[in-house]
Amino acid sequence: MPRKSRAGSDRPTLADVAREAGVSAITVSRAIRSPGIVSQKARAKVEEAVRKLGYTPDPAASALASRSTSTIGLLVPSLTNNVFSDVLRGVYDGAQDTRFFIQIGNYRYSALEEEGLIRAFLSQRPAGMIVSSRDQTDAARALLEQASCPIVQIMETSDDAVDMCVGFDQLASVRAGAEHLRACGYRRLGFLSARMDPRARRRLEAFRDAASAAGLHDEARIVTTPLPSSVGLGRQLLEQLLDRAPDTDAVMCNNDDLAVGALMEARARNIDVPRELGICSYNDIEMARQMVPSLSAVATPRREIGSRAIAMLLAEIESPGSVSERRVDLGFAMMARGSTSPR
Amino acid sequence: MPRKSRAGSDRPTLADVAREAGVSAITVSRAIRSPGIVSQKARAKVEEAVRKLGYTPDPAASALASRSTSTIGLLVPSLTNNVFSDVLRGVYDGAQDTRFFIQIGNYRYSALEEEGLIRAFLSQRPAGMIVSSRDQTDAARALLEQASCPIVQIMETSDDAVDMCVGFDQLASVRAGAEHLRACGYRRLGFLSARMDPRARRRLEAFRDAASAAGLHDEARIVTTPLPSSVGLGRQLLEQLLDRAPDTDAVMCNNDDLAVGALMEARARNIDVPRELGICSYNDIEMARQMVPSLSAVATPRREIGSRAIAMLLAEIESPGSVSERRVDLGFAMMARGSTSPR
DNA sequence: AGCATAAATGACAGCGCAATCATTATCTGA
DNA sequence: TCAGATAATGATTGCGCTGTCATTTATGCT
Repeated sequence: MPRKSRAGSDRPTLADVAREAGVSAITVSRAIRSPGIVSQKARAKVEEAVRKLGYTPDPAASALASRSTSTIGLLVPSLTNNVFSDVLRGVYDGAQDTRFFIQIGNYRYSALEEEGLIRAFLSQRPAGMIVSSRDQTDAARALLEQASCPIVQIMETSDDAVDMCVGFDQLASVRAGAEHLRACGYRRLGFLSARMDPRARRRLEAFRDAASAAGLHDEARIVTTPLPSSVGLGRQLLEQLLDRAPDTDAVMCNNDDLAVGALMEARARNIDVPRELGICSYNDIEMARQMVPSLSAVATPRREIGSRAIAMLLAEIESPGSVSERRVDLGFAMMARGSTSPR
Repeated sequence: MPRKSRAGSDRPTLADVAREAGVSAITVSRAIRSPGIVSQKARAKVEEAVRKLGYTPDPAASALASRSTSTIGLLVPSLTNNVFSDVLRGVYDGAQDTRFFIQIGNYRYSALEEEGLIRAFLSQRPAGMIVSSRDQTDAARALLEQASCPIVQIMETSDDAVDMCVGFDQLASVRAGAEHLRACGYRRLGFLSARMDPRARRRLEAFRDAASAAGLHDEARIVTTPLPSSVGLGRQLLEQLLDRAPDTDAVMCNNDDLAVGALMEARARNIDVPRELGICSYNDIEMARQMVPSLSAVATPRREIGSRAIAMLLAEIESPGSVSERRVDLGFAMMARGSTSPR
């Protein structure tokens, strides 16, 4: 029962509006794009005609003629990961009420897919791009470097950014977590991590360094898996850790899902948190804070990263070269809560 | 330190490729879009030239000439809500390896914003649209009805769909939850709900009906708030419920965040779940299943909705009128777990 | 009033591609 | 072998808009 008419769209064009308003097409174009440079009178006539005909500009024609679009590309490695849904929200909120559209690409933690998406996005002549990693393939990085639009790399602050970047010091943030556990008096520190993408790997490395520096490093207490993160996986990883090293007295988790899972597993085993086992989470989504006991966590500025990134991009699109602070560090915070305690 | 070259993009065009390959422009166009209708020889020459020049088609020019794009619009009321991030994933997975792009619009539970987004999206001549509600404004609905592309409404099965729809019976799903609690022997049923959008409201109504039918309705046990849902809010709502009606013996939550919050609040108060208080969740995201005790829940097919919606859309775009099942009910499932038990 | 300047408007071409129709090469079977 | 088909290719045109430059009209100043 096909029922929609696939009517050949005969929507009004600029020329139609121009005829209706008794001005030229280009004046209509200007009245719409930069009302300031058109006389009061002409503008009023155009507005009236637009309303009467129900005119909407054709973005494709505009893009072709002007060689630029109002699309902003946003590349993320995952859509389900809470981290990126927060970033996304920041970006969307910042793009609200502007003429720009956000187009999301999900490269599923695959650098190759990322490269393909970068290529595809750039071929659209986007107004700007936000990319979530600094771990592109060489080809992808070259594409970004040649791109004729501003680009923001998010999540990490790095010195070799393609254009601009906003994030925080991932390594320092993990060190802060490890240091917190040490300061609480925990001495046999474990580390749980899923999905070993480059960023997770760097954080693990930072943990190793921090633990080593404190004389608390024990490789047997580091449990990782390439599987995507989930609460259930957090339970499994803690199980593995306790099988392997039952005397572990605290565990740092590479994200909140794992930490919540670890907390649940501890509860299922009647392990007292924080007395018998300290748990430190990473990212600090709302859920983690609301657990019982509340999870201590390294809080990361996910939403702020999104909103700052889009703000920088919009400013740079507006007037190229105007953004002076091209490398922004938003920092992080160690939130000490009930899942860890001084002993 | 502005440093990106804003080079005037002088990328190769179809004509350049044609010259390089020694064929006409239109042959290049065909070799790329429908290789089947071009001779082996010509195709090979074109492919070689494309590779050599690094040609990528300009989507704007294509859109203008063909009067259609490869964009699929997806309108959701929220980006953070787990429900929609699952839907999103289904949609993106289904669009993978097709020529289509997904463009997300977030209307933040505002019908007016939704209308604006529908207008903006349709002006782009999308290949198709997926919209998340059946509660559009009249103007928005009219726009959708006049649209010249296929449209899928998701989340609910309804008889008055604009074009196609895929979802499940929201009312029956809530009834199943209420019935589960009743069957377990709980008799003083509460209901927690946040963000009273139209869908949440309908579900609350369904709960009232079901409870009434079973002789278990007590308006004092229904606690709602317009605030956006969160785990913390779940804790607060349970607190309010127990203040108001301490003898409540089971609670149905309108989503998983609230249910997890309720579970945590119960734990903080040393209320035994499921013996003293049964908790039934709604949606059944992974986290809910991994709680201790594991949350009983009405499982909704969120990801399947996304993948089915995109599949229907793609089929209909490919050959209009080919989709015969234009109203798809994916059902739901009552998952009985540890947070409720027969008594 | 007269000139210089700025503000406002318009004519025209072309962005890169695909639809349309016309043409040429290739194949089929009696 | 040749008509009659089909497959493969091409020339032309225009999609709807904006950049460019030319032109007209308004404004300020002496």
